Amino acid sequence: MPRAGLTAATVTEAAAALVDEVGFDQLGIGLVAERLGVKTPSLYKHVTGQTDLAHRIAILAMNQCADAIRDAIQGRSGTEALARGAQAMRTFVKDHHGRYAAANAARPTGPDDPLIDALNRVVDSWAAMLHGYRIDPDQQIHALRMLRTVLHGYASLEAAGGFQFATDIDDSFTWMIDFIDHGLQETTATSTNSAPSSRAAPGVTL
Amino acid sequence: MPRAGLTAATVTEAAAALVDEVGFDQLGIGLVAERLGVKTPSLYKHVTGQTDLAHRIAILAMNQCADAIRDAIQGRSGTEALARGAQAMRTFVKDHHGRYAAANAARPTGPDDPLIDALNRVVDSWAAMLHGYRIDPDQQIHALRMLRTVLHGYASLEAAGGFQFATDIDDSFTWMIDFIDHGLQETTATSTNSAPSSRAAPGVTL
DNA sequence: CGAAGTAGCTAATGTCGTTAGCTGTAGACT
DNA sequence: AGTCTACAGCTAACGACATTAGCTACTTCG
Repeated sequence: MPRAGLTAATVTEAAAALVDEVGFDQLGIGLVAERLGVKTPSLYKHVTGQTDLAHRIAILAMNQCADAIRDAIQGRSGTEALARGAQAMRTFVKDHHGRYAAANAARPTGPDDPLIDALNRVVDSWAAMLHGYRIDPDQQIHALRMLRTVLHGYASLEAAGGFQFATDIDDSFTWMIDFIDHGLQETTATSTNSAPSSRAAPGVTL
Repeated sequence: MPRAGLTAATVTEAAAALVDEVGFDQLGIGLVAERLGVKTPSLYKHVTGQTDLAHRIAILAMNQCADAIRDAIQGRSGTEALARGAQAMRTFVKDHHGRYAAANAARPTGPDDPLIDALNRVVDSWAAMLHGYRIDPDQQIHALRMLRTVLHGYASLEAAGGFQFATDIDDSFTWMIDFIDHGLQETTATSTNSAPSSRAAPGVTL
């Protein structure tokens, strides 16, 4: 009986692919094992249990999400960065709704949980999308939270099938991003403050 | 051995209260039965199973949510309706995050599922919040979807503990609602169309 | 090539949702 | 009141699934 050559990373990848297909709530050790051609208890050599597995999926998902946004806004700024980053986030969630759900369900287990780094990478990605707008430093945290709210809200609704049978969702999404873009430019205009917009460093507190 | 006098409604209420305390993912038939002073299998006289119970919680939640918003915006319109309705929705979800999670997880089982009516009531509540703004009819659906996205996004993030240790969440929420209010008034200004803004009837397609 | 470490397996346990079948109660009908 | 029917709730049992214990055999390192 030859070995399958599994690692924690292999198992996590397979589980992430699984939940993207069947949904995060359908995650089961047995299904993952079957997909890997291995008996159920074998997985416990690589992950400590189902919660650990879900946690690893979450870390993977957040890192991939951050990568996707980073790649999408390479060198762009302002309106263009916002539009491209938002679309990147949206398509990532659409293609990987299972692992995104895992990420939403996950909570950091401690101060040095790798999940925190992954989450911070995503928050940094969102912050980068706002760089081009010269936002009053006092309002940066609010703008960032709004962006997170909108992106998360739209993504999770679409992933969960919230927008039933509607064919023009794409239009609504771009309309919404436009709406935010205009509003942010307005905000900038009113604030005559031209300080060099030091990068917001939100950390875990978002 | 006297009877407990349970009904489907009683069980649903108890289960909703339970998930608000322990979280929707911790929903268990045994816990609900214990709370009602009854043995586990007895609940199957009132609900067909765990999925049915979750489904009933979802219907209850959406109806209560719609009521809360309706009560909050009684007779108001425009900016004030938006602000009050948004706050009502937010506090409802904060106080009842378990049943709200149940509602998000639920899917209609058929065309005459009572869940659909409940969802439509909520959508109508949101639509009512936008009445005061004379929005171009072509853009009403987009504005409504944006409102839903923002409210749902914020509520679910806050319910799930997404905004870690941040004390100024209230400020961010009102800032965001203000942002949307300004943007909607802008939208109105540009559209010289003064048609009598017939009520958007989104139905299930949101 | 031998020994240590370990990946994967079989067997067994506990929890939990669910079903089957029984019993006593609450309300209806005479 | 007395009886009869409907059914709420119970006990017992089953099945699915996560998890643990302990064994076997493959792989790698010296």
